[in-house]
Amino acid sequence: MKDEKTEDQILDAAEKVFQRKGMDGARMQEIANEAGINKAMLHYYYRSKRFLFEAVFSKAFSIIAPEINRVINEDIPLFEKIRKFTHRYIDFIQKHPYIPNFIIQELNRDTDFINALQSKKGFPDFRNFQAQVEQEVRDGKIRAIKAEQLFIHLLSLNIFPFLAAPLLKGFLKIDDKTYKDLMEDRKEEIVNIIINYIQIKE
Amino acid sequence: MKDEKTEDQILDAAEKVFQRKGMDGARMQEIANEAGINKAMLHYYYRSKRFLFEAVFSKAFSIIAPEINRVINEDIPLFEKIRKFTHRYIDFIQKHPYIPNFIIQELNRDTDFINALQSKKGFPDFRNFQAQVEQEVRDGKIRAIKAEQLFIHLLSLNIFPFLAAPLLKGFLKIDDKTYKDLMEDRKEEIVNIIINYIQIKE
DNA sequence: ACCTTTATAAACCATTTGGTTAAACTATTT
DNA sequence: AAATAGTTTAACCAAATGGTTTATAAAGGT
Repeated sequence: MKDEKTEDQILDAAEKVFQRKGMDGARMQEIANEAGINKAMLHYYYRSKRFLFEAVFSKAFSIIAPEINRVINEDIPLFEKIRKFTHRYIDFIQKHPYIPNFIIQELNRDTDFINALQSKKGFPDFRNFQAQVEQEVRDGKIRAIKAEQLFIHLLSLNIFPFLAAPLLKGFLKIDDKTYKDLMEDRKEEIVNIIINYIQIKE
Repeated sequence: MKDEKTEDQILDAAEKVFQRKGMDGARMQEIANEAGINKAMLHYYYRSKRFLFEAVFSKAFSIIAPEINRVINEDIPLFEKIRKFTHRYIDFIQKHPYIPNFIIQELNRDTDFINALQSKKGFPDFRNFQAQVEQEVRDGKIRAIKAEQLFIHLLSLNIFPFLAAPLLKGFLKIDDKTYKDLMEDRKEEIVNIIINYIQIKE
């Protein structure tokens, strides 16, 4: 961290501040302080708040998007894929708990942003997953379900508990430690509820 | 709307602007314009941006919290409760699509906010639901599951698709109309996946 | 050594922003 | 109708904020 180049120090600091405060709540001066660097440097390297923000956003997205994409498009059976995705995702998000909320929040704030993202490489491609689901349905390996709904189930069950962590802790009246344990249990919970749903019963 | 008192006009305008831009992104002048009213009035009636925001937030929360609470605590069998909650919630949210995101966003921005809310009347009480789940497990009506996980499943599957609507539309490459149909289908989808999960198989 | 480019910092600036004031206007009370 | 209390507006203000400028080093090339 000591020999880190200024440009990266700024990006790291901006990451923290933007994730804490969002685009509008963040202050350039606060980012400069966090980086221990003169404010003029932010403009020197990133030109404007907007550009700096986009750099941070792209980085966050480019961390999580391939993570989703990779598992989704791997060439393994659906059951296995669901288990793998869930375990990987929850492990991953425990390390970067701010990312989902950051992305969802900014995507709701600026509706056009998603269009800019879609063109970027690494944007999750759903078609592969869809084809696989349809194939396994045809092969009689799983019940007849719509790939879209299955996909939304999977993301909902995995992502929501992290988005809504403060709210859920409030509802359930539990502390951080208990909540973390609950998330750990969810790995198998989620796999079970989904597989149980798509599995053909004898 | 014409004869509406100034105070309410302001609240309505603030609602729109805060929901569009969030606490930090919203401008007092923009709210005044939206209300077609002098900016000084906002301070006259609500004293500060913070207070105005809290009025808006409380209103949103007091619309949705009882909706959740009522169904959750109704005295009906669990299966029926899950169906009722899901149908009611999705219908409700189609009418107020901005509320979940607004609440989640601000709860993540200001962690202490949840504490202030908890004391308020109408804050969803989970204990009743928990007791019911435990009872039905003991009675052998449903599989042995933790009430917390079931509760999180239920909220995740219902709320997430609205929080992440822009993202999911991007992933699935579908338009608003198709997405709305998908949400309609989800009513039964969600009921099925959950009931299928907690049901005891013969 | 000399010059050019890159980096850093301090001071500065124009605009925006939440908030205030003082005056005017409109009920309401007496 | 005079006095009082409540409501509304335009003008104003101080602080904050994103961004710029100017000066000064440091590094790299010749």
